[in-house]
Amino acid sequence: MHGSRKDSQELSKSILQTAKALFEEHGVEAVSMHQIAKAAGIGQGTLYRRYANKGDLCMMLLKENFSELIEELKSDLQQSAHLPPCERLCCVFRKLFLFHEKRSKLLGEIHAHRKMEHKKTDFFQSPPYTFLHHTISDLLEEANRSRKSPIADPAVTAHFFISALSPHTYMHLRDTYEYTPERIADLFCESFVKPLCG
Amino acid sequence: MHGSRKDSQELSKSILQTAKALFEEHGVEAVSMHQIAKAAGIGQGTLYRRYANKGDLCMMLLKENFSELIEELKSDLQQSAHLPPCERLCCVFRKLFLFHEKRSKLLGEIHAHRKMEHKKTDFFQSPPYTFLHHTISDLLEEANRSRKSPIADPAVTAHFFISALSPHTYMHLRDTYEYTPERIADLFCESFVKPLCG
DNA sequence: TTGACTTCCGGACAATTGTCCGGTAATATT
DNA sequence: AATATTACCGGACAATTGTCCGGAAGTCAA
Repeated sequence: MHGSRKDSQELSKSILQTAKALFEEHGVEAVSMHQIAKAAGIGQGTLYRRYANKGDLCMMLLKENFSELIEELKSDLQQSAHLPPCERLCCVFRKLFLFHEKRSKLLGEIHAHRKMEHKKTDFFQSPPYTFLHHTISDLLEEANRSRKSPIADPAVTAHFFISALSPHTYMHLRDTYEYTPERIADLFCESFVKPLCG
Repeated sequence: MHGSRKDSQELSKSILQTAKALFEEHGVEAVSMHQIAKAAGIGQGTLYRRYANKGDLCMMLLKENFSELIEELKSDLQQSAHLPPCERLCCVFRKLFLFHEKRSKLLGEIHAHRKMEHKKTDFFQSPPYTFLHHTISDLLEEANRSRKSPIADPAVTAHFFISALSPHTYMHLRDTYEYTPERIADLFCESFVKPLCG
C-alpha cells in the first residue's frame, strides 16, 4: 500500500511512550495535547489524526492493560467455572476495583471526554466495555437459572453494574472513607452481588 | 454592605434565563460561555465570577428543579412512611429516573465538568447529592433492621446506587433498548433494591 | 464635595482543543 | 525516467475556556 506502515506503528509507539512519560512526570490532567505533540517531535495535526482527543489517547495507553485484564479475567473464569456464578461475579469486580486503583487517572480522563451525542468514539462500543458487559451479562444469566425470581433483563443490569464502577465514585470512596480497594470491592459485592444469590 | 444586592440577584436571574433560552434554542452543548455572556449583555469575567464553569451554571439552572424534586421526595416519603423501606427506595429511584428523562442534557453537562482533583465545586458536596445520599443511606439502614445479614456500610452502598444512575448510562439504555423511564426504573429496582428485601 | 476604600464589571489576554490546508515523500503508472 | 496519485505530515488557524487587571461606581467619613 504505502511506504511506512512499520514506521507508522513505531511512531504510534513512540507517541504513546512520550505521553506516558509526560503523564507520569506532570500528571495526566496537566499535560496538553500540544505538549505531547511537541515532545514527540510531531505536529498537532498528526497527533489528532491518530487520537481523536486526550481520552482516546488514554484509552490507547490503557489498551495493553485492558488486554492483560481481559486475559486474566478469562483465565480466572475458566479456572473457577465450577464455582457458583455469584462468586465468579465477585472475583470479576474485585479485579476491576484493583484495576481502578492503579489506573484511576487515565480512566477518569477517558470518562471526562465522553460526550453525550458523540457516537463515533462511544465508550459503550469500545472493546473493553463490550467485553465487560458481555461477561457480566453471561454470569447474571447463569445466576438466573438458580433463582426463583430471575432478573428480567441481565443486559440492562450489567450496564448498571458497570456504571456503579465509575472512577469518580471509586476515588471519592477511597479518599473520603480511606478504604482499601479490597474493602471497597467487598462492600460492593455484599451490596449488589450477594443479594442476587440464593 | 454594597449598593446593588437586589440588582445583583436580578442580573443572576437574567443570566440564567438567557442561558436557558439559548440552551433550548441551540442545545446545551452547542452554546459557549462567551455566547451566553454576550447574549446576557455582560462580560465574560462577570459570567465566570458567578459560575465557575458551564457545569456550574447548569447546576444553578437545575437548582429550582432539584428543590422541587427534593420537596416531592420528602413529601412522598412522609406519606409512605408505613411502607417497607425497600418500596420507598423504589419510589425514590423511580422519581429519579423520571427526573433524568427530562434533565439529561443538563445533568450530562454537570457530570462532564467534574474534575478529578477539583475539590471546590465537588459534585459529591453539592446539596442535591448530599440530600440524595442521606436519604438513600437512611432507607438502607432502616431496611437493615429487618435483614438477617445487614449491609455493612449503607453509606458506601448509597454512593454506588447514585453512581449507577449516571446520565450517560441512562441515555445509553434509553437509546439502545428504547425503554421508557418507568421500565428502566423497574429494571433497576428489580436488580438492586428488591434483592435487598426479605 | 473631596478623598480613601471597597466591590464589581467587562473586555483583553493566555492556554487549550480540535480542524484545515499547503507541502512533501513514497508508490503506482506509462 | 517522468508523471500522476496517494498517504501523510505539521504548523497555522479558529473556537472555546478560564484568568486578570484597569477602571467605573457606590459607600463612608470628615
